[in-house]
Amino acid sequence: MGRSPCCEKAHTNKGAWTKEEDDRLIAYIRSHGEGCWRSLPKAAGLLRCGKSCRLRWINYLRPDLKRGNFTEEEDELIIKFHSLLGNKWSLIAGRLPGRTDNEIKNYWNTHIRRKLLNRGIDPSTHLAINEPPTVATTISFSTPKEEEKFTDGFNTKDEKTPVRERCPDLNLELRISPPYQHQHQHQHEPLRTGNSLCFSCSLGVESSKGCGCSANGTGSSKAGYDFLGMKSGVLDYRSLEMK
DNA sequence: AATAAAGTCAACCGCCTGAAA
DNA sequence: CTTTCAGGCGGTTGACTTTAT
Repeated sequence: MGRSPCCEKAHTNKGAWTKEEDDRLIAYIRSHGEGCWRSLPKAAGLLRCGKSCRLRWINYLRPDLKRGNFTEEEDELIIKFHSLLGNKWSLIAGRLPGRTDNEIKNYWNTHIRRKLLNRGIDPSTHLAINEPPTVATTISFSTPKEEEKFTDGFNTKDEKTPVRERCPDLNLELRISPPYQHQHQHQHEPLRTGNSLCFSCSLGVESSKGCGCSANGTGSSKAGYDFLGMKSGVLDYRSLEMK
């Protein structure tokens, strides 16, 4: 038994928004603020689903949107964040002021994918296309409860990914595959199940010295690992939990 | 000039999550 | 504890535009 629809579809408009609808939505949100999307259409005199209103506002009408072409700088940022976060478009959008998740998602699929392919990089793994897939270094901040899902060392739901290792202070669902050149080093080492680095260590943050992750010891990536080229401008990972 | 193919992007759909009842 | 619901997210669709033939 599925959920009831979010609104009465028989009496709602679909498709492209008209100027008048936009104006009504803008006027309503200006005077009442965002939120309560379900009741908003009726209150604003719109024959639209609440979800549709929310999407229209967030992706198109919000006053702080940048619009226009992406800069080369933004391109590179998106690539870096995608390699960090995967298809977490809302998280990526949160790091690019004035850009929306939908916009970035579209841009990724239409421009950046091709750009990476032209560079010989697989857009989904960020590895060189003609290289065989290698075991990715996993950075994990999952809770103990989540940890139980990974009983046999691999995520049973998705493709095989290495066993996760827990870092006590953070709870970020991030898995990171380092660039190809760094993985070479791993290949010459015995495979360790503790092939996981906490986010701090991966970034070379000093305060992570006390961390028990594999970077402290023989960790192959620890010293000069310029994580995705972001070492110089260290990412504030705490702010990744956003909104 | 006409048509097909490819590219772009706004909008929709269905699922997930967390809060409230 | 279970159910319901709103909000949010990522994947996908399809209308429209641009480019190639």
